[in-house]
Amino acid sequence: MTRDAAAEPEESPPPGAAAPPRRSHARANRARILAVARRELSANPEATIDEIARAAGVVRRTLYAHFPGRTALLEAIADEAAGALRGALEAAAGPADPPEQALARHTLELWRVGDRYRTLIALGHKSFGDGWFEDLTEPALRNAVEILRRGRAAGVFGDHLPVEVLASGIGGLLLALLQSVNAGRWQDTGPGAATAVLIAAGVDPARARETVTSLTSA
Amino acid sequence: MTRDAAAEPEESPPPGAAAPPRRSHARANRARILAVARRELSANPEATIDEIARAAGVVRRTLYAHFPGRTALLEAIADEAAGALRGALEAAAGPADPPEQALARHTLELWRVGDRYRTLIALGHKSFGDGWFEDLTEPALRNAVEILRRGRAAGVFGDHLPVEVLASGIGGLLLALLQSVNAGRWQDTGPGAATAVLIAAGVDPARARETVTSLTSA
DNA sequence: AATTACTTGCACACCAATGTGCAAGTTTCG
DNA sequence: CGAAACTTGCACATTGGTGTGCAAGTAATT
Repeated sequence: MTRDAAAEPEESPPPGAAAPPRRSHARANRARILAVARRELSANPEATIDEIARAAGVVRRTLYAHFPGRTALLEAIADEAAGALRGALEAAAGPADPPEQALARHTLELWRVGDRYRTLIALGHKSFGDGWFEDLTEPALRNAVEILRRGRAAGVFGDHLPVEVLASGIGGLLLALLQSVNAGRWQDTGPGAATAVLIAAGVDPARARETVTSLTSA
Repeated sequence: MTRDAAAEPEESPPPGAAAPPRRSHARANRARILAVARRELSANPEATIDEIARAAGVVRRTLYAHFPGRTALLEAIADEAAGALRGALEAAAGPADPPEQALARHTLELWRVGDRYRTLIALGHKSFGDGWFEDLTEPALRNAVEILRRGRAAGVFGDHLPVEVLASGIGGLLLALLQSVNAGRWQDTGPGAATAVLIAAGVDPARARETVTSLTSA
């Protein structure tokens, strides 16, 4: 169960979506459907509308009362996820940290929205037009690349890979770690992942640990 | 275009598959379908039979002449991939290398069957029963875990993550690197990836490079 | 308590993909 | 060359998921 449901201002008229529910129970339903759908779809992007509805404890017909169609549901989820991701990136783009700290912060911040990130990846290239996915996902990469470039110039990170490649490699690593947590193989609130990322970027393990510690204990 | 098509002994009677073609052109067709299907399916696991057939320059009906159904085609691909993967792992399981070399060799060997590995992942949990995917994929993980455990005992690798987690993390990293190559962002025949993996495992960059060099120049 | 908002349970139309049957072609091998 | 092996192009049945209409239920807000 994902217990977020932070009271959002409720986007007014995203044209195409059904009118926002007025009765409380209905609102709750809508939210629950959304949450369950996210969980279900990151596990299996091809989950049936029916499966999702059932998993949310509703009948298919009811889901259609909230979302005009599969696409609408997907869009709702994707939008939310994209928003969260964007937020995380902004939060990470703090003042001019030294590169190591920047990368650590980047990871930490991304980790917090891990489930949305995962969802976005799972939804992936399919479900929508071509550039769509890249537009949402690349900002994260871009940021990583930026940091790596900066750090490499300062001789902080390894130069064993082209920055773009390293960045996407780090993305893959991060995703796998996220999966480990999701599978219950591991518990981590971020520091572990951040350390791993720094190390993968070529930072000395001891120093990586220090950097992360200094950030998380602050 | 994947130009492999090494003349294989032609598996005799895998019960369920249509009788092997007798006419040369037919054989070629079958092989091409298989190759194209692999390419197509790793890009998009939900590719239609029709899409695959067309991409292979054949009509749908013809594909069915070679493979009784979608499942059969998938199985053929998966089997081939699984075989390649198994082979790679055996090749990697050389004599008792020191852990670093073992991990490097493991990566190098896996890299050579990268496209099959990718395919296997892309086919993923879907398409077949539950345990199926794990049975084929876990050997690689298992091997990695084994090596990591050994190396950690010797103090060669970092202990920033539980071995299982590190192993799967490395898997993710490897996959992302594979993707980079596949997307044309990068060229590498293995050494680069192996180095990156070693570094991610906590080996000192300089030493990682040496290890890999010693293996690839041999 | 009455109204109104939602939910549910069918039934149905629709579509895209799968898998088959059959009657032509076309090619390859003996 | 001629038979057998393949390919092709329909046509057709089947299936599984989607999306909609409507009538009857249940619950929340006034």
